[in-house]
Amino acid sequence: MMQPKPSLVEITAENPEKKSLPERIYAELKRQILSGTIKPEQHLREKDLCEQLQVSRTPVREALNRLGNEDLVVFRPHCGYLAAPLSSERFRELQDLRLIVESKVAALAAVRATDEEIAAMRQAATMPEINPGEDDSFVRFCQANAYFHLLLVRASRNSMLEGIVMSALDVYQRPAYLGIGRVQDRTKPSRRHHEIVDAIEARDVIKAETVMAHHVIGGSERIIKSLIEAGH
Amino acid sequence: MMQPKPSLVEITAENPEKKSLPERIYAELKRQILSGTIKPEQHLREKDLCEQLQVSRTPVREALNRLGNEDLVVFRPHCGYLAAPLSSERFRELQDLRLIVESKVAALAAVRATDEEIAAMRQAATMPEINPGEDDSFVRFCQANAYFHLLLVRASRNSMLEGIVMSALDVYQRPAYLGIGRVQDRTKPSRRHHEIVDAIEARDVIKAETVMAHHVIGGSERIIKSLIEAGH
DNA sequence: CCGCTGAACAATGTATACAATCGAATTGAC
DNA sequence: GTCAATTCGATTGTATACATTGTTCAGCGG
Repeated sequence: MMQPKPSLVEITAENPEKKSLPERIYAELKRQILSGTIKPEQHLREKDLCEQLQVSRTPVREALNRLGNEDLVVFRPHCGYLAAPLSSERFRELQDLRLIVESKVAALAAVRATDEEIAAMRQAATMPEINPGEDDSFVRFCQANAYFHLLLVRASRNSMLEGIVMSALDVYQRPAYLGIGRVQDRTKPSRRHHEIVDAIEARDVIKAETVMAHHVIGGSERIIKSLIEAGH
Repeated sequence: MMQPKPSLVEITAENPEKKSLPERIYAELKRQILSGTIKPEQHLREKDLCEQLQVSRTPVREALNRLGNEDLVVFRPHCGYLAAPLSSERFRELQDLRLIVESKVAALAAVRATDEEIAAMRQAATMPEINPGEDDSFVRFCQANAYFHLLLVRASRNSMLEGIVMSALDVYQRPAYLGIGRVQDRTKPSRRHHEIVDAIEARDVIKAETVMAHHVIGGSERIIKSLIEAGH
């Protein structure tokens, strides 16, 4: 029925054949919502989803339930489901959360990461190219970014933190997938990532925390501004 | 179907009649799991729950789904559900999380709380008596504690943080409800609470954060020790 | 006596039928 | 012409029947 709460980077990575029906539907709908295939505030009808996915309502409802628990769909009794709206207010809350959690996660990682984990982070720190206008390159950029943050939070050895961080990152990247507030240049995130790995490698707890805080704040203001300009 | 994620203190507070069927079942099962009526690792059969609650499997499954998303029940395909086990390892993760989030929540509250909110916190800061051996008095103590932390996180003006903090507090208090690692004396938590309110009232961000960090660490070590002694 | 295999059983997974409720549209009155 | 009320339709809420799968226990063979 359920169990792990895969983030977008994990959904696209794993082969979808083995999991249960509600699992796959959940993953598919999550992918479509976060990537923009299903647009914010788009009305979702159970029957439509059933026909589209060729299953009955039961597993669809189960998937929608799980998405509702993560606030990726909004539910109103007898009125159906809405894909989660984009709101600058909610995004501000998200920025608070990421700033609080991820900076401390970096600090924990500086204490707990093994040499192997640090090496893996180093390898994942460099972001791929972005070709403005080519959507695929941006998707790859977002996936690489999510993967770096995934490695980092796993090095903090705390599955609860992992769930919170990756779920927040999913929602964080949604505006970008919709073309709102995209970064233009891969070099700045790459540089921050390497600085973070430097600090962790040096076991410098304070620096890891500080640099991560700057990294999180970095992109957020631009995205919030773009969200407000776009009328959210 | 779903929507808010009520913590234990909210479940016992609200009158249960108005909500939808799955909502009430969810709340009831959550209450039973957290309060120990349903014991850790107890096997839950859908059919039993249906007969016990006099409803069909559909709303029961929906409730179990939501509980699974919060890791209050564990699910194995075709094998049924288990009430979440007590694990000292998981409790350690919980302590990490609470330490990270709640200390920063206190800092945010010191910036954002209104005078009315501070007054309400002051009133809620004093904990009720504990009579060892009388379970009711301890339940009231836990509820009062949860209520104080609820007021605090609401003053931080961030619904995502509220969800995380209250959910963590629910799980945090579960060992206590089962009689594991209970505090013996109300005065120490009361004193910490008042110190936190003092710091917030003085808008002293650093002190609020520091005192809250000590408050969170305070009880945790004793509980973890007790958990290990009890074989979890 | 221990271990393996297979079949029966029990529990969950899925689909569908029926009930309840909300919303929208149409019709009527003012 | 506009507003309100009632009725009809569509969509979700719940229940139940059927399919699938995992488990367990009995019987057989080593």
